[in-house]
Order: sequence, then structure tokens, then C-alpha cells
Amino acid sequence: MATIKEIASMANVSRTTVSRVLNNSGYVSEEVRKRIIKVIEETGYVPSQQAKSLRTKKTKVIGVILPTIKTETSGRLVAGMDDELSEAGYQILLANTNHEKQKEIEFLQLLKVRQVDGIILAATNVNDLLVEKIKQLDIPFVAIGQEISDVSNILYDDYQAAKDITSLFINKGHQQIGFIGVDESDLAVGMWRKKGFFDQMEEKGLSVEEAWVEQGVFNIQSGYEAMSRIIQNSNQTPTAVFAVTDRLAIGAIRWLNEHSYAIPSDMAIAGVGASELSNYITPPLTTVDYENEKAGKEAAKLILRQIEKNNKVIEKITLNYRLLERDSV
Amino acid sequence: MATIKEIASMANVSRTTVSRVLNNSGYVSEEVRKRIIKVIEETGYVPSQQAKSLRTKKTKVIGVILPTIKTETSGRLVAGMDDELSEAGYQILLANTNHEKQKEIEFLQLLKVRQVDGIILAATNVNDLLVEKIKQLDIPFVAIGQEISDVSNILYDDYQAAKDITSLFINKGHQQIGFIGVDESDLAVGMWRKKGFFDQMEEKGLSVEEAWVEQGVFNIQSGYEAMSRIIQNSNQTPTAVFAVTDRLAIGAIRWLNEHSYAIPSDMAIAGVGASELSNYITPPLTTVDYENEKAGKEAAKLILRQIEKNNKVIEKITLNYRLLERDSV
DNA sequence: CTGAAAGCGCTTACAG
DNA sequence: CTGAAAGCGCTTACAG
Repeated sequence: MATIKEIASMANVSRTTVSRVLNNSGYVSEEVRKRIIKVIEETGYVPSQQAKSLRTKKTKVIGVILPTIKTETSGRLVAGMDDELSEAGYQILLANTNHEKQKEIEFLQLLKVRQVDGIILAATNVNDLLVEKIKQLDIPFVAIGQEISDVSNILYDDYQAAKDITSLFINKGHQQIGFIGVDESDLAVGMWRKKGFFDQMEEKGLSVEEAWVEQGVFNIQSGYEAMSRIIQNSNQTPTAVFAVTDRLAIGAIRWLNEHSYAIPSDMAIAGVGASELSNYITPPLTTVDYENEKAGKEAAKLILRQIEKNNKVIEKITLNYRLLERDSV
Repeated sequence: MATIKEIASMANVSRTTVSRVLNNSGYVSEEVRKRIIKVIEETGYVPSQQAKSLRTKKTKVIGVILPTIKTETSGRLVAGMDDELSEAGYQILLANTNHEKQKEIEFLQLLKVRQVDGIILAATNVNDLLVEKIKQLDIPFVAIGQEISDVSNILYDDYQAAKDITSLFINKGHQQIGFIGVDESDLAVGMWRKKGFFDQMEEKGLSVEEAWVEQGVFNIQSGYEAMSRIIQNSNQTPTAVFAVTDRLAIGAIRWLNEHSYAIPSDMAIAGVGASELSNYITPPLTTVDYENEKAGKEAAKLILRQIEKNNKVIEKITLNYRLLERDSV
């Protein structure tokens, strides 16, 4: 690869002048400019981002920390970010924690060392250590999916969405409604969705039998098992079950199908996430679409704005969602 | 952020010596070493990758070019790569072409300018311009999914997999078998899978009516429409259809379900890809599992080996696949 | 065992 | 309008 020095000598000018035409800064006479551009084109010269970054302290790279890269949600999120980011000349440096908490912190550090211009974190659980680390980071930062005070956030309205799903069940005449959740250390998915469900039930004066409430993890098998436990342990079986993720809901449906429960007549089911799967299982699953791609885009816009404004703006954005009413309810 | 200069002065040594303990190179007396380490720990100093890269010409970053980041396949591929790469201290810089061909070439250039240590390309269609560009790149390079001469490749055995699927149909007694493919400019998916199908049919002396062969694109809707055309246009309806991707197969199944065809008794269907969806639709889809995560891992290993060996090895690896026989056949 | 100096490839005051 | 020089934060011969 050629360097600016070689270009300069080929064009009989100084590096300074070449730099000026490269960056369109300062005055350069038309004649000289043309001469330099000609040399650049002939040689196919491209300035080293590396060297440039060292000098300017800008890398045009955004670090993105994800709990996993295998899921649809992550894919859509990243696609949305990339859309916005690449337009502005930024690229994404990926950091995949594989759900290991302490890696989130390591990556925060690592990305900073790599001098990324900003960091977007798809947050799962927030703990004090992480929050503290984020605050002392002092570079543009956006968290998606979980509220963290004093930093920019893109949030989903988990509470209201859960209330809406619960309302939907109730409006369809269900009174005995079960719930499959996840650990509440995940505030958004575990805590808020659960609270939305219980608050709505309470508002309508409906009680929830203890055996109707189960906890699982983020996969299909877990929903299958949770459904099985609910049926086994209930005195009176619920007529509907709200699962906090599509995968849990799909596992539940699978169990019901295998045990000859008709859906929705014997049991109604709803999930959250609008996975592609949800639309193609039998019956199609009622779910809420969080529009992850849009979330990714918004996060990217936020980080770009922070970079522009020198890291001085904190914005909180709560995204809309769409309730997709399908045949499972 | 502190710099090596400050650390040096705090420890009362030269930058050279600090650099030596940082990199474990050359001799440093125990006493001095301890003093320096102490300062490093106290300050939390971490050397700038930026500056280091400029000097050493190594960035510890691998560029990954993908046709899309939204699909499961991409997610798994990247997860596999990241697994291997992060272990070796590398990170992934993402380049998403969104299926725009000319972006592949742009990114090749861009990634080189960013001084990545290597590039992995999840190839879709290979054209001469791209191949030429790759060859003049002169940095470690691996292509996944498509054969490119003179460069390292991770390949799927599309031809044999297609033959196997076709054989499976035939062994189940099918004689009239249809085919839903994609454009043959995608050599792997379009050309080789088609050839495997036709060769196998020919070997068994089975003929294929023209109307049984349709072409779609990479989504579910397209499979739906292709299936519809096959049924509409055939003199004699086939009893089985091989779709070259799961999405096409799932679209076909949807059409059949809507039109009251029983699967597999009225029509057997198979796909390729082992998407999560394939296992949860009704009936579960027979498909082939290419183990994308493994492909990603292997690609990463290959690129690492090339970096180590100074870009002098060209390896071609064809991966195994698993035929997943499920209820749709 | 340790340090002074050059250099990686750029940009940016400063001077003219 | 143009250039000499310093500097970004490191590493690496070279010398001692």
C-alpha cells in the first residue's frame, strides 16, 4: 500500500498538501489539486485509517455488545444498527458475550482500548458493577432493552405490552390465566412483563392460582416443560397461558399439541417477540412485535447524535410495539 | 487514558522498558518489572491498540462480509467464527452487503483500508470482478459456501446433499418429483443443488416434467407461489417436491396446507438448511443440516492458520452434512 | 539489563 | 496558497 509520503513526492508537493485535498480542508490551488487527484487515482491510494485514527482520535467504529448473535432478535437489531451506521460511514465491531455476565464488563474495556467511537449494549441484566463501569467509561453509550439511569436508553414497553396481552385474554372471556416467565434478574423480560400480567389481572379482579405460574429460561424446551408442570400441578387448569417469550410459548404449544389439547379452545396461548417461527407454527401464535430492527436503528441514531454533540446528551426512547392477534388466542 | 510515556515517568524508566514488560519481550530485571507492573495496575493503564497496530501492522481484527445479518444462517456462522476468533484474541468487524453485489467489492477495499488481519466472505454469487479483486487483495482470505479457485474455501457438499434428498424421495416410492430452485448465478444453491437433483433422477431413470420445475427467491412467499404454479401448470401433479431452501419448502407447505393437501401422503416436501422453523412447522420438515456454526468455526481456524503462516496456505474444506428425516417425507 | 532515537502514516497549528 | 515540523502512542533495532 502506498503512503501519503509517496503520493506527495509523486505529485511534487508536501504531505500537508496531499492531506488537504484528501480531507477537503484548507486552500489548495486548482492546478495542484488536480495533479494530486490524478496521482491518487493512478495509484489507487487510500489513506490508512489506522494512522488517521491515531491522530484524530476517531475510528469510525462502533462497538456492539450482544448476549448472543445466534437469535433472530440479535440479527434484526444489528441489521437495523448497521443500516443507519454504515450510511454515516461507521462500521460495527462485534462483541458477543454468550450470556456470560462478566464478559460484558471485559468487552466494555476492550472496546474502549480499541478506541471505538461509541458503544451500544443490548442489555440483559444490569448489575451495579456494570453500571459503574459504564459510567466511568466516558464515551458515547446507548443501552437497549433495559433502563439504566444517567445513560441513553432504547426501551421496549414491556409493562404495557404484558398488560395488553392479558387484556386480550380477558376480553376473550378467559378468567383463569397462567403465566410462564423468566428469572426476574432480567428486569425487562422477567420483572416488568410479570408485573404487567399481575397488575392487569388484579385490576380486573381476577386471581391467579400459584400452580399457574411457572418460570423457564430462554428456549423452547423450557416452555414445553413449564406447560407440563402447569397442567400437572393445577387444581383447576387455566384456560389461557401468557408466555413472556415466543420460544416459551412455542414449547408450551408443542406440549399441548402432543397431549391433544386444542388451541385456542382448550387453551389459549400468547408470546412476545414476533419471531418468524411464531407465524408458521400451528396455530399461528398471538404475540407482540417489538420491531427490533427499528430499535437497532434508533440506537444507532442516538449514538451518532451523542458523537456529534460530544457525548453530552442523554436520551430515553420508549418504542412502540404492535400486538399481533393470531389464531392461538 | 494514560499513555506509555506517563507510565514510564511514573516508574522512573524509559518507554522502551515499559514496552518490554507489556509485551514480555527482552530482558527486564525483576525489580524494575515489579515497579512497572505496580504502576500499571494502579493506573489501570492499557496500551492503545491503535498505536500498536500502526507500528506492528497487526490489528487483531477480522473483517466478515455477509449478504445479510438477519437470517439464522448468518447468525450461526458468525457465532461459530466468533467462538474461535475471540479465543485467539481477535474481534469481528462486520460488513453487511444487504445482498448488493457491488458492496462486496467495496467492503473488500474498506476492510483492507481498516487494516484487518484477514477477511472472511460468506459468498453468494461469484463474479470475475470479485474474484480478481480478492486475488489482488493479498491478505489472508477465506470464502464460505462458494468455490473460488486459488483461495481458501469452506464448502458445503450441495451436490451430494441434493442427491441424497432426491434418493430419499425415490426410496419412499416417489417417481414424479418436482423441484423449486433459485437463480443459478448462485452456484452453490442454484446450480449444484439443481444438478444433484437432476443427476439423481437421471441415474434412476426418472423423468421430470417441465412444469414440475420452478424457480424462486430466498423467502417463504416465493415458495408459496412456486408451489402454486407447479400444481396449476402440471399435467400430472408430482407426488413430491424438493425445495432448495427451508424457506421455499415452508412456503410450499403453507400453500399445500391451505389447499387441503395432506403432507406427506398427497405431497412430500423436503428443504435444505435445518432452520429452527423447519422443526416446528406442521409437519416437521425433512431437511439437511449444514452445521453453519461449524462452518464458521472452520473458516475462523483457516484464517488464523493463514495469518500464522503468513498467508501462504490455500486449503479447501468440504464439510459434512446431516440429513434430517422428519415427517414431511 | 536499560535507554535514546527512529519510525509507523497520518493531521494540524504555525509560519511564510 | 504551500510546506517544515511536531505529535498521536506505540515498538524495535542499535548501542552501551
